[in-house]
Amino acid sequence: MQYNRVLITAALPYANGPLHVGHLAGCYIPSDIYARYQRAQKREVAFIGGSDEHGVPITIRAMKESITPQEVVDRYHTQIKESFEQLGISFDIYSRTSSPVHHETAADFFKKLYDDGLFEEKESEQYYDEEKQTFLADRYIIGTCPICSNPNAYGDQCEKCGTSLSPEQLIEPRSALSNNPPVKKMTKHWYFPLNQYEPWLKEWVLEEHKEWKNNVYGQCKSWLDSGLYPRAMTRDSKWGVPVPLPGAEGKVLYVWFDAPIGYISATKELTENWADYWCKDDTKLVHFIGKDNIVFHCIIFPAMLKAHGGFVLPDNVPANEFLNLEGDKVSTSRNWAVWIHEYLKEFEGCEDVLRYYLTAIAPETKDSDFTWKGFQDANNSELVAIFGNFVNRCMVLMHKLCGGKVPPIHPELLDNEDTIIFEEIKKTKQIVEDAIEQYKFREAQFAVIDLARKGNQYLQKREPWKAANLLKEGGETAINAQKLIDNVMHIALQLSANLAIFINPFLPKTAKKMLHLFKVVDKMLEWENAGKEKLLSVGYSLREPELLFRKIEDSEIEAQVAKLQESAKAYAAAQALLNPPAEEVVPEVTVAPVKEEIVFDDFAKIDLRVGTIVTAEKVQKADKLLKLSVDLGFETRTIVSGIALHFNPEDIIGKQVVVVVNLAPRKMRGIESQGMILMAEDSSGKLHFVNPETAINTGAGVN
RNA sequence: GGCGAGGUAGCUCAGCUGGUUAGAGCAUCGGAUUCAUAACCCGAAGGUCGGCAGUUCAAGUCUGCUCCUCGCUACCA
Repeated sequence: MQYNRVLITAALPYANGPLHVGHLAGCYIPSDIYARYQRAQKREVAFIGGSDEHGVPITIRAMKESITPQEVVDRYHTQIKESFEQLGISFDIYSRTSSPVHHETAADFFKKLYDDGLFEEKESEQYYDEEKQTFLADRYIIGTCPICSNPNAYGDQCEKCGTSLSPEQLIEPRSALSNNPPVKKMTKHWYFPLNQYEPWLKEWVLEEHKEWKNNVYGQCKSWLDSGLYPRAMTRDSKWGVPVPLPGAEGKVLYVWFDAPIGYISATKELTENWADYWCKDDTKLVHFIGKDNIVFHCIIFPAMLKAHGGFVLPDNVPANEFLNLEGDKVSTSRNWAVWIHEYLKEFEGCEDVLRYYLTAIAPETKDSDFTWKGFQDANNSELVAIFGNFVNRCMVLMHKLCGGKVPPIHPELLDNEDTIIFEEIKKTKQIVEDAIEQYKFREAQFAVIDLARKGNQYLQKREPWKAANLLKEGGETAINAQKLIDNVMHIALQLSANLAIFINPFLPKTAKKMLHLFKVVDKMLEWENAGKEKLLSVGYSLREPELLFRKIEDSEIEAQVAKLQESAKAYAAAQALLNPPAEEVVPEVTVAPVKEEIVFDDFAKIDLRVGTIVTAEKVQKADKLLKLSVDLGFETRTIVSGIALHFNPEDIIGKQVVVVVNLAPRKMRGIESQGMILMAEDSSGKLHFVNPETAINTGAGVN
């Protein structure tokens, strides 16, 4: 397939905090390298970015800080955008999902699918905060963890013990917004029938895109093999793109529905020819993302595009793995991060150094680790010592030995050593091209540094500074010595000029500085010039040497490490205040508020019986479920119960329990549960059976 | 729990369809040199390829089990 234009997207950063090194390494640096390379190739490129500004976390932050969600996103959008600019991330447009164009585009997209009759409407019960009048995502219900008693566990997971939870399990659940206990409320949503696209996706991803990266292909396969299900594409919230339907007040598009459409809206804002990029088959669409986004970009968004019709689909989705920091996961809440806006201040002029190091350790095939020592080493012994030093040596020697001008070349004196250098340049061009086209940026950048290393070796072998000693002797010897020097320096300078072209996608500011030294224009950086032997004209005078990179001192690194340790300490201290050590805690026994009054008839509807557990076994593929058969006297029923974390199956056989026998059956992990066992939960979250004081006949009623 | 990706020298990574003494770069140590930002250049040392079994004449490379890390994801009185 011959592509005529390249559409590059980088995941929309969430405008709920500043950028850190993980974001950059994951998708912004690789996408920028790719975009710059494609532009150097003179291909038509649109490099799209923007802030993702919807979603619940932003509304929560706004509520906590008593400002509007718009103020939250304005703050971070501006900061993020500035960081990108300073780092030289060359978006053709950096937009945002709160823009009117985006709202319109996303709403139209939804409306089209709706009009085509694609959505399924379903009602379900969701947690609701009555005071704040808003539905609560699991994450925003807080309570005490039933496993480890952490009083600040979230409704989806306890961060202290790592157990995944549901809001139902939390002891004394409360809303993160108001601290009131949440209630359940019915709500209606629109579901996208992902399942209908399963056969097509299987063909498109698994058959037609076997070349995708292992991690990407593997995860898609895993999703597709386990079957796709309809997915809700709307949420109850006031912040977001309103659902464009009558009677849908208070409902917005699900952020994962609206965010990828943001790529389209941003392109619309960039150019009125946006449809060339999004709708013509000869566009190569590439999504740069982190591994946490794979299914959205490889399954859900393509299915949406397919359902809508008329759009190109991604040619590749080179997702990176994650970047850790000094051996630990990057964490915003723990302040364990290298924040870009801080880096830019503290290492002014070293923007390219960060780009370099993050590419050198890019998590292309597995998670990698950012260490300040590694950062310093990469700068001092690769950028400074190899690349910067080579360019500097060339410039200094040229000024000392060639009068500040590009010396002529004397072909009669060229030997194998010289031609090898030109071959190396051409080889490097090929390696860099191939590697970038295959999204192997680490390898590509390495090849560039390696070429500079070859330059150093070349100078070392030729030792023009020694030939300079012969100049004093005069006569034939001096003439020959000068010719030799001319050749060496000519070649070394042409090599330097080539290095500028090669390094440009990776370190654009460095390439610019080199152009300045050589007194040439940007045009030289076009990729077709790479590999050329005559980039700098003979006799042309070049500027005085200037260093491309400065050394980074131990003290600077120590300061950064100390700063990280400070924030770790501060976090530990804050946690200690929040969660005093368990033994000192006297569990405060509070009682759940009494529920709404009911009449006797309501109670009488519930049919309770005493039963005896006859068998119990763990349910396959489930942590918390036990499959029980319970003898109720009149029949034996299968009941699935979420108590596996509290009881061993063999210990509860023969136990008497109280069962709700007229509860509608419900399937759990494929097994139909025909009733519910009453359990009492103590203040530590432990479950206890409710049963008769002494064993009685099974089937006995309970009133 | 299921699935996916990954576990190769101190660090960051290569190792294709199994085949001689497992490769780079950085860090370390030694040498040489001074044009260069105590930079470059040359050389050395450094790995039972997560563990255990198995297939094979031969396994880092294939199979099974197992441990660890990260990600996705399910059920929930």
